[in-house]
Amino acid sequence: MATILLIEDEVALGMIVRDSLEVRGFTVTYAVDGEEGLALFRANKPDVVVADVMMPKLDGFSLAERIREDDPYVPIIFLTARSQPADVVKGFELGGNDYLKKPFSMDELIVRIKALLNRNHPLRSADPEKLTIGKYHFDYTKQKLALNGHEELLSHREAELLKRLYEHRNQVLERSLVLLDLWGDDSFFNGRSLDVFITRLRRYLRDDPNVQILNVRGVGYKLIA
Amino acid sequence: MATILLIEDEVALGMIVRDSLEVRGFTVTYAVDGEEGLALFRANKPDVVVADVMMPKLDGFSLAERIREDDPYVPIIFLTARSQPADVVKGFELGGNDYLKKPFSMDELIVRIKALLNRNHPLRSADPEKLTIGKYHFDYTKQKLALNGHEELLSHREAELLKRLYEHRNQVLERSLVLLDLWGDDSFFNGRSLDVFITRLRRYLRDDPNVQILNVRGVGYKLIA
DNA sequence: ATTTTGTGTTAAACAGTGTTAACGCCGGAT
DNA sequence: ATCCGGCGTTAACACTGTTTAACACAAAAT
Repeated sequence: MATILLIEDEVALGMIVRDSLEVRGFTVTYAVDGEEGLALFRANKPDVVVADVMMPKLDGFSLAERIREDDPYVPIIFLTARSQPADVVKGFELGGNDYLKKPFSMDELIVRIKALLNRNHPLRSADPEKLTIGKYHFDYTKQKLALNGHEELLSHREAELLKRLYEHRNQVLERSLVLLDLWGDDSFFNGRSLDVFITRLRRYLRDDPNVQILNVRGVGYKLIA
Repeated sequence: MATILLIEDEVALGMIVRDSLEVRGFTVTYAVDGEEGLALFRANKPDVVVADVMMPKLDGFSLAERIREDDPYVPIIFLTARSQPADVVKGFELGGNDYLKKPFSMDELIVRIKALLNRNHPLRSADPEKLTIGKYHFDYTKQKLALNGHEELLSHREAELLKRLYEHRNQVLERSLVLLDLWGDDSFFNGRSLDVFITRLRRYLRDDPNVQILNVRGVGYKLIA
């Protein structure tokens, strides 16, 4: 049938989930922490990954980032503790990811696994890369932002950032995610750089009052459009 | 909610899909071939089109071309049987937004419909989060609370808290629930933080005496509105 | 009645962010 | 080689949101 990589540091829970999945015909490989999970992922190329978020050595989100380097498509389902702030999780809902709040029922997990398995891979919907943000027209490849007749040419980094904000519009886009993605590392100074870019984007976007970039302190930014 | 135009020549399948969509709250119009579909499109201006590719009279791709003449934006989801890659590419070239291989699961169709509805095209996007609290108008995504002409911009956390109070209005919202959800853990200091936020929300809401946030000692808060 | 616990409120402290401007690097033009 | 302009970074200072502390008070427990 399908192979599933399960990563869960609570062994008791991990065993139960593994057995339940195997009873339903899945082939399961099981790891107890992120590092082992990453190794097993590379060894086995599973069809779906189910990973706890809070784990020793390598947490679920970091693990996901490493997995995405190898494979941008494999579906990842996060298991989050009840005590996980809702915001942190939201950014990961898109892009082949799903999440489940503990405690969850096995049925819920099965449903999600099946839903993700059924999806045929090229899930990228055809984007002509011409996006609409409020009254603005944003051409990502040409890096142009236009309102009425007026057209601004954005720098590459400005365009990349705006695109990511757009892809997460009306949700929180995490600082650390952008920093790792665009800058390659999440450090204090790069963080300040990001702030400067946000200021510039706000300036570009200020002519439509319905478009706003809101800050979520300690987490990231939210583009309202 | 949203209206969907479904075009599928296999009537048995069409009925099933239509019912499933209606159960989930969509308004569905149903056509059995491309010509009828085009007519219904012009008559009803649906938010999303779901069309089979292989149909008598007017196939899905040709239908899409005709629809695009009227409306360059409306999302179109193609249902393809055993599709060759060539078919898929053709569908994208025409500006269709997505495709789905038969057989598909209803969940997968729903997910895609919702994804396409969320790419808000300025005219057809409905505001999801405009709430009324007493005489106040609360826009959750924009984090704005308005009374008469006056408008306050709330912080993210204030907005999240107010939203949760609203969702439980006239019932008790438990402290520990909010603390776990927004703060990630239920400790003494975070508890005091929550108290401070309640004070602030009370201040924001004090201009309508019919709106109140009551305390239930040891349990939580209750929003009266 | 007295103590203990939970909440209301305010303000100070702190860390995160907003903004502007100056700086330095790099590639293209002179 | 030198100058120049564009771009991203760094620095500096102002400002905002959240937490923490402090004190006052109310409700429950003793």
